[in-house]
Amino acid sequence: MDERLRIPKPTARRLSLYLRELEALKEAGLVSINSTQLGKALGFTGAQVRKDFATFGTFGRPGVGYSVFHLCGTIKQIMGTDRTWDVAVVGAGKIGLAITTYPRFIDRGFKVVAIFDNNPNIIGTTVTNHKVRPVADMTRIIPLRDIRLAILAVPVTVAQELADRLVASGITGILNFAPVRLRVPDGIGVSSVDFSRSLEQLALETSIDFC
Amino acid sequence: MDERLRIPKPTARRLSLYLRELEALKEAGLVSINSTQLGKALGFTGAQVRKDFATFGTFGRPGVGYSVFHLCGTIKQIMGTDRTWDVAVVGAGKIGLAITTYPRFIDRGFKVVAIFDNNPNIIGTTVTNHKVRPVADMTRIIPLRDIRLAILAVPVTVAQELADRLVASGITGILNFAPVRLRVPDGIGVSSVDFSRSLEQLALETSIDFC
DNA sequence: CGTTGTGAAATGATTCACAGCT
DNA sequence: AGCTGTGAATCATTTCACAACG
Repeated sequence: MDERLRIPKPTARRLSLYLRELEALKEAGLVSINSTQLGKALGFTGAQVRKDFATFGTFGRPGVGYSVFHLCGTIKQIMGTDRTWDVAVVGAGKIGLAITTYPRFIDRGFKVVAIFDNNPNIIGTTVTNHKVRPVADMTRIIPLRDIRLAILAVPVTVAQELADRLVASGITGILNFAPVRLRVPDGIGVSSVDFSRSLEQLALETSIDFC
Repeated sequence: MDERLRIPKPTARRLSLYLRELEALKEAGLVSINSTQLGKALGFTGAQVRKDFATFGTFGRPGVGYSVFHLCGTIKQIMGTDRTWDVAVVGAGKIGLAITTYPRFIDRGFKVVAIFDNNPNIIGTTVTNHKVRPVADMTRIIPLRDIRLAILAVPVTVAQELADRLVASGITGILNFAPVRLRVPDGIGVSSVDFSRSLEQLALETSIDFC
């Protein structure tokens, strides 16, 4: 369908911000928006917005701006969130549970469909309609349901081992909450959330003048 | 003490990764490390590592490498985590509670010392020794305890308003979990964690070849 | 020797500025 | 008139390559 698409990393990171803003504008009934306005709402310049959009096609109407509806659709399609992704959660500790019940996933195109843990006291309990299953079941369930994305919320010590097993089961993207750099094969995506690192960035900004 | 320090943003982001790795190496008893090894462990080139360290001084010994101990100390000092930062948590929902009890903060230089919420059913309950207080108390407690960092884990609809109140109370850095861009005055740091965005990045990487 | 520290070169991203479309 | 799309210019970051050093 699309030939060969190369999106610079910074542009890729901004895409979800554009989408978030555009969905809000659509909700508010706005039909079209120009690059300057959209940029101002997100803290970018108009030129930045236009360059970003130009990487994946030509949409704007000179003198008018961009169709909010069309842009939403196109960005969702590029990000792959025009469909719903099934997600597996590994680790039913506090973070795993909080994320499993996170209410904003579903209208953004993600649906938690399975939860795994190794703690015998937790296995079998129910979280939002899903029985917590032993991690040993991962290898069976993930290919069976053709799950591609996983959320890894386990202790640092076992994170790499479980990541390996996820990849072996067919997962192509891991959202990692353990403060460790996961080694994964080429073609597998990892996106990490490290609460301590985030706080450290704040401490640094507060300590040094300009970063 | 230091004259005027300018750290490029990408370097700043890598600093906490260096620290994490170096602490592990120190723990393992390693005395010195060279830029190539350290880089390999984190996925950077040796030149990158040396340039990064060069932004804040001259440490390495040609022919030998860097003192793990010295480097840890220096990076911590620059990041401001050679002391412990008191942190306030706003929002005692699932995410707020998970983060309040997150066990890895303390040895990274952060300590949750107060929790606020507005839900009458939650106010007064106890989480890890801390009574959940009404948000109205923020304005009093934060200056009183001289708290600089806050974790904001509240619904999108009230995030901006609470951010304003945090800033007014003297907070200089906010770790934001709400999927919204917070508007804050110059000099106030914001670092955001958006679970949906993180998953979207993975979906995008899985959909497109190279980002 | 092996490894740092650093100018110089290469790459990458952002901003400028304006021709051209509606 | 107003705003897009985009080459050209600027700015930032990374990589190269090597002299200097312990």
